[in-house]
Amino acid sequence: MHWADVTAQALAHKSDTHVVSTGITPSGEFHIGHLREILTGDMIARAAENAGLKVDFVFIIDSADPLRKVYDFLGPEYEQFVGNQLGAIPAPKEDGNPDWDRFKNENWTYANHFLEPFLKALKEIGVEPRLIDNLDSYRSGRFAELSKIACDRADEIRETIERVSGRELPDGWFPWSPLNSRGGLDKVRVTGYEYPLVHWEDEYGESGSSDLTKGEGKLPWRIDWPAKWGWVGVTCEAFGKDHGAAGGSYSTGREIVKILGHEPPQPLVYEWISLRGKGAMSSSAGNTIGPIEALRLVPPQILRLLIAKSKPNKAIEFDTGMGLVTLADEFERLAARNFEQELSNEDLSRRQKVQIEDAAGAMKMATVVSGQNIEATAVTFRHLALLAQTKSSDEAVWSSLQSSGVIESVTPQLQDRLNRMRYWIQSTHFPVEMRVNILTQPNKAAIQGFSKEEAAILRSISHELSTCEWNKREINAAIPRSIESVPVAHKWLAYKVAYLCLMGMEKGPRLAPILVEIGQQKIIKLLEASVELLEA
RNA sequence: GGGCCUGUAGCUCAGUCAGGUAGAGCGUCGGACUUUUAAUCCGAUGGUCGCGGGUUCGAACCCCGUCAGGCCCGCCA
Repeated sequence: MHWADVTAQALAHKSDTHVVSTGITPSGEFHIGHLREILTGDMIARAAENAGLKVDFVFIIDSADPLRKVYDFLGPEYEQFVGNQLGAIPAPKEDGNPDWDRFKNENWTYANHFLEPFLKALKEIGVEPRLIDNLDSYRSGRFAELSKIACDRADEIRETIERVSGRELPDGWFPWSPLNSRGGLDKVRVTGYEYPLVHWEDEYGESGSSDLTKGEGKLPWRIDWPAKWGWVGVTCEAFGKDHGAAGGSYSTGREIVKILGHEPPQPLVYEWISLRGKGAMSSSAGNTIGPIEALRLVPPQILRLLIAKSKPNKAIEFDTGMGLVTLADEFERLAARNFEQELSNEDLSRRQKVQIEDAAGAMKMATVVSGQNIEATAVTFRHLALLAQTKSSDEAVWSSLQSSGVIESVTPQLQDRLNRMRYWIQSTHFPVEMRVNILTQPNKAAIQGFSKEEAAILRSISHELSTCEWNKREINAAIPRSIESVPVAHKWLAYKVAYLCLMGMEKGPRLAPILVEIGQQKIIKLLEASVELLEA
């Protein structure tokens, strides 16, 4: 059974209506790691619906969280906003400094700025959760009731956090962080509490009262999370392994939520996604790839497959090079399979059956629209990468595929894939192994090791190509013709020699169309130089 | 120090919850194919299940210990 179905089954045992929640702080550029948060939730929600449950899938935007520091991508003017809430400060402009105009005129905030492109990417991936803005929720009093309980029972909450996390909270700690005189959540001390007011004093010498029904402050994270479970009614949430550790925020949250009068949600801990060869993703280290960037390279189904096929507790290495080719080709293979037919085979061992079911489950989760059928395009990534590199026009790519009988007509899906492929090829992510590369210097090592026959073939190829008309058909005929005068068993050898001398490898893509693009002169020059090496 | 996760074929991982002859894909190698889609098809190759004990008729799986990697216990989502 697919992991999402396992969780859905656990939910089904509890109730037939559920709220599956996800949450992210919009503190900077979203990256593909955040996609796991959302997609894990989405897949659980989808599986639960498939199991006949009624599901509300929500995405809580943690816009009430403060700006932690002036990140590298921010200008120095952001110093004044450190500690202020992300949904209450202006978005950065190109130069990294605050865009006051948009903030004043449209209330365009820091949180909006980073959230918007992510939501756009989500839509393309087929994820459309109900959005809950956390700052708005505070301001409109959604947290009021539970904040009151937290403040009334501050001692119990304090005891819980200290006992479960094993860390000591400072004197004067209070389960409500009021906004100070400058709108920040730090540099402020709670001096008293009479519902609904929390009295405070800040380091600027000001004092005041924070009304917790109006969002003039927020609950600290370890209480904020369980309070959200409470008022939203969350019954299931997937979260990163950082929250999941003993003493982490889930283990305190599950006790605190009971103090607040609710039950903890069904947890599911997931591992991080890292970029291959670059370690864990971190915005400040600059080693991120955003969901938007990733979508330019691969179709959404393949991105979904990446998450769907890995169990949540497995770390994923996202590889924008050869790994992407492997992943895309795996997708095509899976799309071409008929799982129902495979499962109808009675002789399957339990193990084989599980494997087929998991593959089928992963593909079900990979579709952008739930329940939609994925059709194999019959064109592998490798093949398309090759065509896209050798044909400058899309028309030429399609006619090649049509004449070889791979496709009948050009579907929007194929056009879409070709567009992404062209983007990938001109990006820095495209792997060198895939790049069509004609040698500029003769392949000395290979040529010196040539047998008598191979040497003869090389001479012959050089002759044939310099005299043939420079088009695909003639070149195609010229290469096998080059062995006619040489007594060898297989014409395969002609190709081997050609590939070694022109591309430096034993096998390769169809030569003719590439050679046409490169031009006769250059090729002849290379071959003549190679022949000279033979004489030496 | 305390805790969680991970360790199975060259690579990526299933299989561990319900113990019953070690699995898949990729890769590699061989064969087929008289224009090569780095294609396709067929076949083969491949593992002391991190290590050591214990329980059991039987352990990748349960228990104890141990090694290695990652993470958390710092308001940090």
